[in-house]
Amino acid sequence: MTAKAKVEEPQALADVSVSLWVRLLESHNLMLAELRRRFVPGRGGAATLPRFDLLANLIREDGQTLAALSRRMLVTAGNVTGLVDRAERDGLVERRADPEDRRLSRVFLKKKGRALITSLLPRHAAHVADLLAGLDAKERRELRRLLGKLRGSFTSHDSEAAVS
Amino acid sequence: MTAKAKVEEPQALADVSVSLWVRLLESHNLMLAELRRRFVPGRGGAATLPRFDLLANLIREDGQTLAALSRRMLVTAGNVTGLVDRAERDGLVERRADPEDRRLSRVFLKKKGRALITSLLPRHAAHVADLLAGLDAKERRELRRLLGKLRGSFTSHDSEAAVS
DNA sequence: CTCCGACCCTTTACACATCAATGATTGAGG
DNA sequence: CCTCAATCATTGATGTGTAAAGGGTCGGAG
Repeated sequence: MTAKAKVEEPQALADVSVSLWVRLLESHNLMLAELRRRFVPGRGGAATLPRFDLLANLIREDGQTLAALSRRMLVTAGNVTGLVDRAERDGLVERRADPEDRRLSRVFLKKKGRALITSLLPRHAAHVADLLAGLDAKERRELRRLLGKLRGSFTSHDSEAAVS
Repeated sequence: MTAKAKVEEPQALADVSVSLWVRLLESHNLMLAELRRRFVPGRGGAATLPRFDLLANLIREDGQTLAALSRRMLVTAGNVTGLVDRAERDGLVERRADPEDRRLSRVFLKKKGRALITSLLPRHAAHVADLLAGLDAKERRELRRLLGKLRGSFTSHDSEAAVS
């Protein structure tokens, strides 16, 4: 009731925004939980999602430094240290010193790690596609576009914040 | 150009889906990081986001059981135990035994916890609205709608999965 | 050359999250 | 009454995440 499209009051704007944020959080959490459920317990090659992310980054470009992985995965350097520690312990990757810059430690896929991520990637894609089946193709494209714009608004926002 | 709505190839569908999922993940992570950055260091009353979530649930309905909180917050019961432990340690909430069912432990806000969440809620809403300012009102409504539909498709999906 | 800021990685302490196992309690049926 | 399945909360082991401090290395300014 009442005329539509009147000037939005700050309160209403905040409410819609918080509701949007809650839905983003819940979609993320539910999807993550469902992916985990389909992934981990399945015998054969299993991997946690952060480990999957690490390996997927390495198959795209092998021999990245920890700092590069930290930036791409949007996590802290300390986190990557632990992630690589455990993956190395399990024989999936190995650190190699950079001969030119002794600060750097580069991470390389080992045979076992390459085999694992190769087998996981298509399964992962199929699961994701299946989980998004609740939206039709047009909605998926639109959602993808809006999320892309949202993400973009952050990265630019961040650089501004870093400068100011 | 080209006729629209041709049959999508599975590969393309998966690619769009994975890209959508990556954007959802990144939007979530970036927004979470920015919220954390604005929240925690700010002096006065600070709280981590899970703690914020706990308190926000309690102010909506005080005296919930741990199991109810677990369901609402989409986390495991064991996690809620620790969350409440720490909040109780810090004097924000307290456990009280349910007189009718000795299995239950109900969580109540203490004065300090109520004051904290009351002061945090409007700040949180303002930050969220600010972070979504990269989208115009129409886009926010559409994004909110699509995320709602996506989330809904999970919960129904879950019940099916539980049955099958 | 020497200093010094910048960068890279690690470590520590802590919070959060899962899963699986456990003990306590309840309620329903036999 | 008694058993037994279901529910609730906790615990322990492990993984993931942050922030902050610290040590090693590099490269440029003096």
